Amino acid sequence: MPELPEVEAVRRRLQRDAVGARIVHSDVRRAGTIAPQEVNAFRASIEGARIIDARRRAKHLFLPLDNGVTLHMHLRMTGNVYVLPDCRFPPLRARLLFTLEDGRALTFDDPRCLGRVHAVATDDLAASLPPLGPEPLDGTFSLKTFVDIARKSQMPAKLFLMDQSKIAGLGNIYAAEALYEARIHPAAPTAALSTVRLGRLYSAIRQVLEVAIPCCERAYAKPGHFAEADEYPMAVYGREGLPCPRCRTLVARMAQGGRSTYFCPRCQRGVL
DNA sequence: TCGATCCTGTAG
DNA sequence: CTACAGGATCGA
Repeated sequence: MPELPEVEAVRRRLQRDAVGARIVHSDVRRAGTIAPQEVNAFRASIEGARIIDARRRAKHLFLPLDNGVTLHMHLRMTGNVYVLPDCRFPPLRARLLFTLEDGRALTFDDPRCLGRVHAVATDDLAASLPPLGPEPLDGTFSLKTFVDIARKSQMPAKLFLMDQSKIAGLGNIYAAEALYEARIHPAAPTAALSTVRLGRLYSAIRQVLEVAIPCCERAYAKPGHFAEADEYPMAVYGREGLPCPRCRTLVARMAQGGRSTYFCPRCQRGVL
């Protein structure tokens, strides 16, 4: 279940397990997973092709094939992708099953069925993506870029961080954790934040994500392949009523954009 | 910019 | 039973 660190961990696993493999058969067990694409066309465009790379942009995963088609995957809330050792024993929640030449299988697993997989011409891939802001871990993502974007938006900081068209890859967990690290109130409009605070937020975003990626890799390495960020030392997310690690004040929860925001009411104060 | 919606599972 | 879940899109 994916924010940038989880998706990156999945990408690395696919790089190791799936790149180089040839897809000999595909089983669309739930048509909604590839909607609005049509099952026969989807299958025809990928069967027989070899996976030549595993890439990521924001929370999107891409498996380019050697026939000019790319499998574009989005895990949404509960999706997971991994290689099974034996295609004869697919997991219960496999929505898509790709049999590989050597008898293994690539599985798209998704209990809630919110995830999507599409077959897209590789040349058209960039144009088919929704608007995405800069990659926070990209070397070209500078503080100046971040400040420029943040100063243009009146959105509350938490919603700003979760808006993929502003900064790509953060979700409910790491947005909350980054704001905590930067000691910024989730409701503070980014345009009103001081340069010092924006600098702290910029650093916190990168730090939180960089720490989280190896945590996710460790979690995925456990038996069962289940995607949990349970190795990451959460300071506030999901910890309502528990003490803040810094000041012992009890972590609070508020609603923003229909989702839960966790924060420390003492450490994360003020708008300036 | 908010709320409803897509789906299913799990916890209380 | 209700509330909630790491995401995103759509229409009002």
